[in-house]
Amino acid sequence: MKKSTEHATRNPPLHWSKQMIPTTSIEIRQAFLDFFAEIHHQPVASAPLPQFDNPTLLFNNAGMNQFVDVFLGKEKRPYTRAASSQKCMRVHGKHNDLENVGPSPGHHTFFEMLGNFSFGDYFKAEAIEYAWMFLTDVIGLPAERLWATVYLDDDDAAKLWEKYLPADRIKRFGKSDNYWTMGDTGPNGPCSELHYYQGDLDNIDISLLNSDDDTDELFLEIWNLVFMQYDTDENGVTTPLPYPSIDTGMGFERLVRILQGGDSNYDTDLFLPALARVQELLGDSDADRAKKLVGYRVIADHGRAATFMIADGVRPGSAGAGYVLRMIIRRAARFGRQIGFGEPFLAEIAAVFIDTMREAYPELEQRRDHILRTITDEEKRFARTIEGALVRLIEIAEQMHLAHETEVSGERAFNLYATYGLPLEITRDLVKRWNFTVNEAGYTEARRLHAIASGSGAFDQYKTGSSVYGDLLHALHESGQLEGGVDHDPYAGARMGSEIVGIICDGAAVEAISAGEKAEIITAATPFYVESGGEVADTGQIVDAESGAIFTVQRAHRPVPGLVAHIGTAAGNFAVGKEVTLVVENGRRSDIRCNHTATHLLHRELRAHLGKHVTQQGSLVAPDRLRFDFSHGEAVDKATLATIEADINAAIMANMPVKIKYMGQKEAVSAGAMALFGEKYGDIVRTVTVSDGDEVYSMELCGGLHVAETNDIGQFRFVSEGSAAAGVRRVEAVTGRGAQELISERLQTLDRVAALLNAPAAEVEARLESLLKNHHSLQKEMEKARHTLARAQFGDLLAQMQTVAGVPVLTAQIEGADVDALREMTDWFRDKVGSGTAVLSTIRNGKPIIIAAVTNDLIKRGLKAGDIVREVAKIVGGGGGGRPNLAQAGGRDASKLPEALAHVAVLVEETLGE
RNA sequence: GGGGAUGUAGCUCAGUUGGGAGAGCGCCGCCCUUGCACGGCGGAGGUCAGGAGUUCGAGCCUCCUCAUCUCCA
Repeated sequence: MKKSTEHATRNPPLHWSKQMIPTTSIEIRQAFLDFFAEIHHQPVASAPLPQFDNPTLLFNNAGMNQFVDVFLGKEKRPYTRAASSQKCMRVHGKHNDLENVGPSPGHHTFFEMLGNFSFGDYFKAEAIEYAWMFLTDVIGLPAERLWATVYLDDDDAAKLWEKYLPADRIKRFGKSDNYWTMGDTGPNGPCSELHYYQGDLDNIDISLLNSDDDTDELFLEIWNLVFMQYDTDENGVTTPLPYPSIDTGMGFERLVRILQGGDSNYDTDLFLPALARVQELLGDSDADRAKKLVGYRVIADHGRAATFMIADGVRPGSAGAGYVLRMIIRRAARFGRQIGFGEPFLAEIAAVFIDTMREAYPELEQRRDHILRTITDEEKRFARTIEGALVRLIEIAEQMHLAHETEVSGERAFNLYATYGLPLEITRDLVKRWNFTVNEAGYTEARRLHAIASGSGAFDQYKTGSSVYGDLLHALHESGQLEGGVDHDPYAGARMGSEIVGIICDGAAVEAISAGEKAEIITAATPFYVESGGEVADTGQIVDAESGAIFTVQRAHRPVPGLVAHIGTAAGNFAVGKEVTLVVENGRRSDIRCNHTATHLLHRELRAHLGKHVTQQGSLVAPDRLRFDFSHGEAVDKATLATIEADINAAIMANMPVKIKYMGQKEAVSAGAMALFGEKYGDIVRTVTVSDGDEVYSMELCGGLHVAETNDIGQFRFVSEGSAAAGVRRVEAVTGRGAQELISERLQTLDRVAALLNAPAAEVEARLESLLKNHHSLQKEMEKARHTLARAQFGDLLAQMQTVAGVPVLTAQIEGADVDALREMTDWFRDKVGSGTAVLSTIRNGKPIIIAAVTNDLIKRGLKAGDIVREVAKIVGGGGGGRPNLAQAGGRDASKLPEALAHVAVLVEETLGE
């Protein structure tokens, strides 16, 4: 069956009223959300793409990701029904579609997933009913083309479908098709899929349903309804969920394709504008474009993925999400190169997506400049990388040419890729000009070995995982000792009474510990701050008032969500069940407060002075200093840094109050709060506002500890500015007590220097300058004097010259000379005598140094400076070597130097005699 | 987290069994020139990424650390 001619029959005209049925992608997305809103679903905004708290998942890859804790009963939301259009990426791990993107009509790196969710509200019957209503009524798919699949023994679902579909269009499948799991662990349950048949209705081959052989995509799976019922833990134990729930997922691009009647997802208004832009930029004819189909698609898909990733705060890098982004941009650039782009072009494509999708995803427009610049920067970096690798490739080609080889070994080709970043496709393309080929089997093998070598390192790290903590938390849940997890409140105060509910020692849960043991204590409640948002954890003590035992807390951490553990050392005995008092070290905490609020002021001033492209990339808030990484392309010069510092200090002196407020996330963001990427925010967020009356100076979403008013910070001083990574600058600063110490230390140093220079502090600089100048000219003079002296000494030495075996031999020990002086003298010697040998020595730091020189004519007769020096050095307990005309040696025993020099004549006699 | 590569003057880089730290460009001064992105002469500028080790001696060998590039997990 040929696709092009089948167009009409595969997607027959819809018989519903045109006005009612959404046609553009924007309308379709909105229709989905509106439909579910009407039946009491809360429309929920898409979570950001990057996943930060899940180490096995870099990106959200399904609509339900942001609801996992809700399904598991760990998190409560004010609604029990929700609907969303979720941004997703599948390029990594279990779902890796990257190689399919381009050739395949329906695979993407980035895609949107429409979903409706029930958290213990409705179950199978409504899920099926709603899906049916949406597909047939709202978007008007012809019912006769819809098929349902259910899990083998799911009679309920099959029965429910019979309300809408004839029994022969409801099929049963096994685990791989109709049982849904998130991974080895987590919620799971049977599922039911809706398929859309787009072939000839009179001639249906049912075997193609859910089959890999369905290459013409006659059956398209469009919607998966998951009946979530179970939860599987780390040990493989499956328990029923607190309440059965619904999770559905429908690939948006595919749905749009069906409604718009295209052959592929690219034949939709989602991609066509971008593809047209590519064509326009290249000046391709339609025939050209058809020929370069794969390249066009890769560019469109990857351009879109990169746009969304960057909008959600991902930056190209060499690890994690950043690496995926870079790989995608580079893959697009590579295909672009192949179909005729020379200069960076991908930003042009990204701009099209920003324009066409900004309505649904306003973050695209907000970060437009940043997105475009990031993409272009990465393309340029890639071009530089390739250029560098090219030099290597040419070297290799030259070697191969000499060796009469014509096949680049797989190892070499892979090395070019792994080390220098030159992709195989480009290598292959480049070596064609020398008529070389690449051993691709070898390349694949080398890549396999590399992947194994890289993965093995990570494994150990992973194993030590969180099972001890997870088990403990689970046990505490079961026994009812902890309901929602440890009651963690660092904001209320520095003291709190609580009960010890768990102790971990040497990687295992124990009942008690005694004095001197290192352990982790878990209490039902704690005031200790846990490292988060760059702010380091509190230190302090856990005190047993009854026995007087003290546990010194070095750090509090959260190994698994819901559990806070205090790491430290016991002085006295502690046991599970004891009532204790937790005391945070308050002085240290107030230093941290100063630094944290100062970080917000810094962030604000950096943006004010350098531009809105400045965003936080990383942050450390410690008691003694603060460190702040931010996106900025170039070094911040000293003058700007000084102005920023001055403005921050002005803000401190203005003594603005710092207010903490909890509010809805949307409300906070619309009020202008800076939301940091990398943080997961719930619906209610904590905001920190520094405000001077009406005008908001700084507002950020932040869970950290802050001062009450800016004057508490005292003062702010930068201590360093430098680079943290490509495109990221790092500054370090001190505040309050730290700044005070720094300044007084600096002033004391200045005073000491002034005293040394015997000048007032204000004149130190001028004084030092003239001293340095003076020092410099003195050095010059010394050098000159040394030179004249050496000349004079050398003149005297010539008188001591002996003649051995008919050639002039000069040996001498010269006081006060250094190696350079000796070498210089041997040069003079060769100039002066034309033929002969000189062996000069001196003593530096109590050790003898010997330099020997031999003129070229004597080298031909077998006398080599290296040989002389080696023999002679033995006498002074050392060794040496060098070239035949000039050699150098050192030794240990200076007293033997005369003996060593005397030996020179013997050596010359031995070599040149007869 | 792991593998590979790189780190030498302001910039781009040489530096060959371990034995004189260099070139080109840029900068400063002088000469030549009506003028110069011409030419000539002279000069300044280096913790050879940092640390430890081996050695009489390390830019070069060994180990550790850091940074950059790159691939993988």
